[in-house]
Amino acid sequence: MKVVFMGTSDFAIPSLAKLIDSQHEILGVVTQPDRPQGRGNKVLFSPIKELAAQHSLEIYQPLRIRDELAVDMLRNWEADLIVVASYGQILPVEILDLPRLGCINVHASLLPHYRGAAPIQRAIMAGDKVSGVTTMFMNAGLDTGDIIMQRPVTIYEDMDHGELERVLALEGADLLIDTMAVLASGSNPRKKQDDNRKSYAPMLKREEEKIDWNEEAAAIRNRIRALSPRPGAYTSFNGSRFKIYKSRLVNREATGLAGQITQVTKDGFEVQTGHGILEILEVQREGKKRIACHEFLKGFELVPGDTLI
RNA sequence: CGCGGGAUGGAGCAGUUGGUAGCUCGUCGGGCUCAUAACCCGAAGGUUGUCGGUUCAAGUCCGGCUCCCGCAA
Repeated sequence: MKVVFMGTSDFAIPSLAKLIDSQHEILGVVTQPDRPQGRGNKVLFSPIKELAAQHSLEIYQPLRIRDELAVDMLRNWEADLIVVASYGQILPVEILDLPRLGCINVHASLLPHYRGAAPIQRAIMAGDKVSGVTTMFMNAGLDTGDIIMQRPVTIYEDMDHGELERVLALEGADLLIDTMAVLASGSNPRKKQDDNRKSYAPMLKREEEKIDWNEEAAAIRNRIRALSPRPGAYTSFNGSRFKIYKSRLVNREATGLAGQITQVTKDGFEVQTGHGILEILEVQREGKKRIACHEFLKGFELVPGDTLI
């Protein structure tokens, strides 16, 4: 098939990579424009642009995909199919209607659960045990299209966002190739989403990155997992910011103020939460590198009674 | 040039008003112990990121460069 690939972030990488290795012809790759970002506001390319460039694929980076110019560009490619994976812009119906076989999307959840921008983080934050990937025909709504194929993925207790994203991205890539094979064969399986079971996964807000020690230990741990390795859940001590990347539930009762350090252990230190104790295992201070807690404690004195806010 | 922090023995850090480096851990050797991630004794290990400048003297002051990181977008 002749396809156009639209994607931006890391999640889309395995999908594009598999597509490149496949028999399908990639007419072009659409990704978000290069923007100044990060420290020093340097202009960085999206991961997808990097990969596309390595394979000398035609790259298109419209500021607004809704603009006539962008729609014309896509029309001229005359793709059989448009594949979208974490692209970052809403496609107008004019584009959705262009390809002969439609526009399909690889989404990192078992739809209709977690429609929206942050399905992976939301699933971990909720403490879910199962996630998955879905391919669907896109329509005008937000992740409301008919489902083509789905595949569940187990969320293990110790997985953080980065690890789950990696697994889902790989599964998503496989599912994409399988889906395309089915579509290429001429069949057109589609199942309507059950709107009664829908849920949404909005982007994470800044304030959600701050740890509230009054929450219960398991919830805090899930937040830490959902935000690791980026951007990282944080707390503060003596006015400076500490990011926490890894923690462990401690099976012990204790009473104390939420946020108070109850004891320093071999692997890190334990903190009292609203309910239960959480052992902190990996941290990062402002200006410093991310390190295991036992390393951190060699050069930073922390004693029981100290309080994180 | 968006704001800011950092680069010191293997690791994490300290280093005062400039006078040739210290702590915790680890490593090695020895001791104690039924035993140990515990304890005791001892040892090795650093041209203080890099280049240049000021000075009798710089980890410590000044400037360039490289790399790492927090914030903001």
